[in-house]
Amino acid sequence: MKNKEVAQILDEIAALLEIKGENKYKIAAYQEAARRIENLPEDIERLFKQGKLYQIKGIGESIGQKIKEYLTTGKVSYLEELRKEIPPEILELLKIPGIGPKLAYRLYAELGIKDIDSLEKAAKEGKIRVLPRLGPKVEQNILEAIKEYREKQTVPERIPLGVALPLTEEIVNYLSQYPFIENIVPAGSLRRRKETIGDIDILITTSDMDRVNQVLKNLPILKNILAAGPTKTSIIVEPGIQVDFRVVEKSSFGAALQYFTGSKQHNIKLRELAIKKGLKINEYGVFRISDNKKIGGEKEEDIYEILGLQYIPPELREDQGEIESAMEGKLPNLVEERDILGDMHVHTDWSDGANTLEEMVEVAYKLGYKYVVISDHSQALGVAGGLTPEQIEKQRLKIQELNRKYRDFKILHSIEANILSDGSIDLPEEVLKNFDLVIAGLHSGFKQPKEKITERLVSAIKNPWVDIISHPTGRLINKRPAYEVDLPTILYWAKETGTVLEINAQPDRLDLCDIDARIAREKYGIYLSIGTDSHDIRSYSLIRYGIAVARRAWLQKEDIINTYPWEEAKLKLKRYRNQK
DNA sequence: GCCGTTTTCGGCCCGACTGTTTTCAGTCG
Repeated sequence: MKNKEVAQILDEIAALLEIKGENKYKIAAYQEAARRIENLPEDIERLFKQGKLYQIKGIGESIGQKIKEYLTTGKVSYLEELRKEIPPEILELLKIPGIGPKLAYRLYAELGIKDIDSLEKAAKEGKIRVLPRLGPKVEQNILEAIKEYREKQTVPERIPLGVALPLTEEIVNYLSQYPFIENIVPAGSLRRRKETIGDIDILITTSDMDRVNQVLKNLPILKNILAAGPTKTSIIVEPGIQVDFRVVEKSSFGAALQYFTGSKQHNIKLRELAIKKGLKINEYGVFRISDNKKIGGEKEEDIYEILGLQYIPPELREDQGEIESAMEGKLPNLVEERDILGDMHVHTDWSDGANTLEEMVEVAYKLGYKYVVISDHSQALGVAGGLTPEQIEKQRLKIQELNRKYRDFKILHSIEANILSDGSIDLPEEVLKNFDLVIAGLHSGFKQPKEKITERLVSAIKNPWVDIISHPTGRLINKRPAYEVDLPTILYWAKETGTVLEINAQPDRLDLCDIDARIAREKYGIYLSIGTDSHDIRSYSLIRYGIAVARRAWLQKEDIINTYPWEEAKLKLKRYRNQK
């Protein structure tokens, strides 16, 4: 997939045009096209080859030509020209908060500044304050911003949802105890459950911001305060994460929540829609343009209702077709945590889990599940104490025995088998066929070339005893990119063979990711499974991250196999279908 | 540069805050 590359190129063009002081709508058009392509639920190259490039919204004659040039020659001559005009190093200046394109260009043109070091030098020497419309305050702010920028360099860019969500809940719970805080709700990308978060936004209604600020100053995990005003307070909390608190009137709570939840593109779309209806939306409410009368905004649902839309769940608000669907009343009925009847991927201390089989089973039962899939590692994964055929047979008998103890609950015997470097599975067929189901995944040879990895996965997918592929792309958020794999080929064969793909709920995996999972279901009709990959009893709670991915992927209950009772779920697995 | 159940031309989301200015441009979210 070259979607990301293409998006980056368009973004760079936009940034360079911005510095040049080009028409802002032209710039916006490049940025818009970049966002569209980045979030496109399809391979841009494939679309191009099918001649469907211009079906993508935001891509017209001019941008389309540039994409075409890039996909065929690997270059964009327009961008090369721009780079000659403006050294791309100036783009580095834009990374300093407070420096936008206009200022960056002036600094370059008038002072010859083209990187952060020379910027710092000029600021220290007082060379910036002498320029018209710039003063000492600007210099000081630039120096502080550079200092902070350099400190931040060492910390990973975006915070994984698995870190941000518990932290936010901790803060919200803590603050909820104060009676003068009437309403407190997380907003932003956290509420949309994006896999990583920039900073945490929390919305508050209160009668007394002074006391709220007082409380925030004494927050146990407070590191420092960036700003504390009457409507907005920004702080840094212990792991170095920024939290913005915004205070609004109760009558504007819904509008503010909608606005601060975003995404930006989603909001822009809504506002355009509003204008066509003679309305204006801002964070205070919905207003009639003719007489400026406020007609809604206390509740978030107001905004969608007034625009004649179905209520759009936060996870869908990415301008990926949800507004159009809401208009037609065709939004999906998104899967919920309570729809899940069993965890599809669980380890025990038979391999590298921390808890015993009995403990893992008992907790799954107490959580109200109807079944649990015990899927320890198999022999090739020596470091994880992978099971040999003999151990597997023992475990099978143990599970058989354990199953007699439980009513209305089933322990399913599975394995997370390894796909070896030649694409074979590390257990013989006579062992594989005895499981209730088999999960297989790649745990080695990540550095192999794309063709090889794709081949291995396809070979596993074609294996009649492999029912589910675990963490199909192998990425670890902020740690390791996905291995090189041709996803469309994988999806094609999964569809052909009826193989299920996992949404692994470990917060550093979330694999398949939202975009890929949506493609898998929408374009290929593949079933997904959600498993926590638990290695201890506490990790069962991670299921909510898998649900978050599924919801962002527009998935409904029917799309996920472990929302079905086992007797129905199994009919969707390859081995049972083939037996029919 | 893109787009069209008010348009093939004339629009393109909205507001807060800051620093520099006497009315606003630039930046940010």
